[in-house]
Amino acid sequence: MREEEEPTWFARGGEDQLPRPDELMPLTQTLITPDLAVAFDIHQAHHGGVAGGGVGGGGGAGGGGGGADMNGGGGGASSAAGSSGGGAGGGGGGDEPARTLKRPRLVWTPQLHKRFVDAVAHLGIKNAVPKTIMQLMSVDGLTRENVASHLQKYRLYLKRMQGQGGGGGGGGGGAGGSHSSGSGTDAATEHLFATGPVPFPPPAHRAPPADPYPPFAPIHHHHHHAAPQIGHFHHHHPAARPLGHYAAPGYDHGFLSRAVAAGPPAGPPGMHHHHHHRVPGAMPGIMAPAPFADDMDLGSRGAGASGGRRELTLFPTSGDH
DNA sequence: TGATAAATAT
DNA sequence: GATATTTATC
Repeated sequence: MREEEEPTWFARGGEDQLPRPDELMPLTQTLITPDLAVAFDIHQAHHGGVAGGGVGGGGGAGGGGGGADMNGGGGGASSAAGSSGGGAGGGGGGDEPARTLKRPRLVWTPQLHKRFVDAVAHLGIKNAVPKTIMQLMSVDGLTRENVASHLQKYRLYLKRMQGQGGGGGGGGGGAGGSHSSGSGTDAATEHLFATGPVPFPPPAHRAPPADPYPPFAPIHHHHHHAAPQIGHFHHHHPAARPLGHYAAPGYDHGFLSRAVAAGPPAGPPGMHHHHHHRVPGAMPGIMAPAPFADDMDLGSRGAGASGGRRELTLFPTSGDH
């Protein structure tokens, strides 16, 4: 297939020397290093099969009391391709390190989506702007454009759901949370908080409910544990698609990694915007790095559940209008 | 080949 | 920042 790519991730006149130390601080590991990606066998070629079915999520964080459900079944060995051979890590085997390679597309995995949704929920529709969301998510590797793009899709989904009248009804259970973001309760906010559990992948077994999976989790900010999250790789194989893509235990190269030990509520590390103060009063002042308790795994999904061809999506756009 | 999702451009 | 369009991947 064609692998055209842009050799330059960012234009840089002078190659050496980093522009700003503090700016790079949060970017300890940025995106998956292309070398790793290659090593992991990131391909879109249709594979015949990853036989092993179970990729479990391993990392279960101790869920702490709450009722956080984890789908982990236990075990799991991740590992998939072992092709990396020795070289992958450091230099990628080669001379030209990461300069000539291209960036992988951002894959919004349910986990990421949950984070996104959670961030929006906590911010409130008012402050739910790409920039703020991005900051609140604290996901390195994520850029404003990514969030903006996803945000639009998310809004579309919400809008669609409004028109349909689904929303809270349905199977879900009602999660009622009332968060007032400063002034007034926007209709959108209502829908936001009124939705059900969390974005969950379509289970293999029967799915009678009219509403697949509402994208909202009533989760409030739990105490954030200092443990960094594991990065999720994107391997989309026809055989085992929705399985969690996890990196090797020893590696946390995923772009979901950010343990902010000392997170200045007023200013995340490395952030230096000029002096745009947010709306006084409207801004809750919550700029906590990672107040989320995102720990969930994707459920296994039998490809041939119903024989029907149903694409797996974060939010169901097809089928119900 | 088609559909969906993400990136990019306006 | 939001919306529309294009591109890439599934």
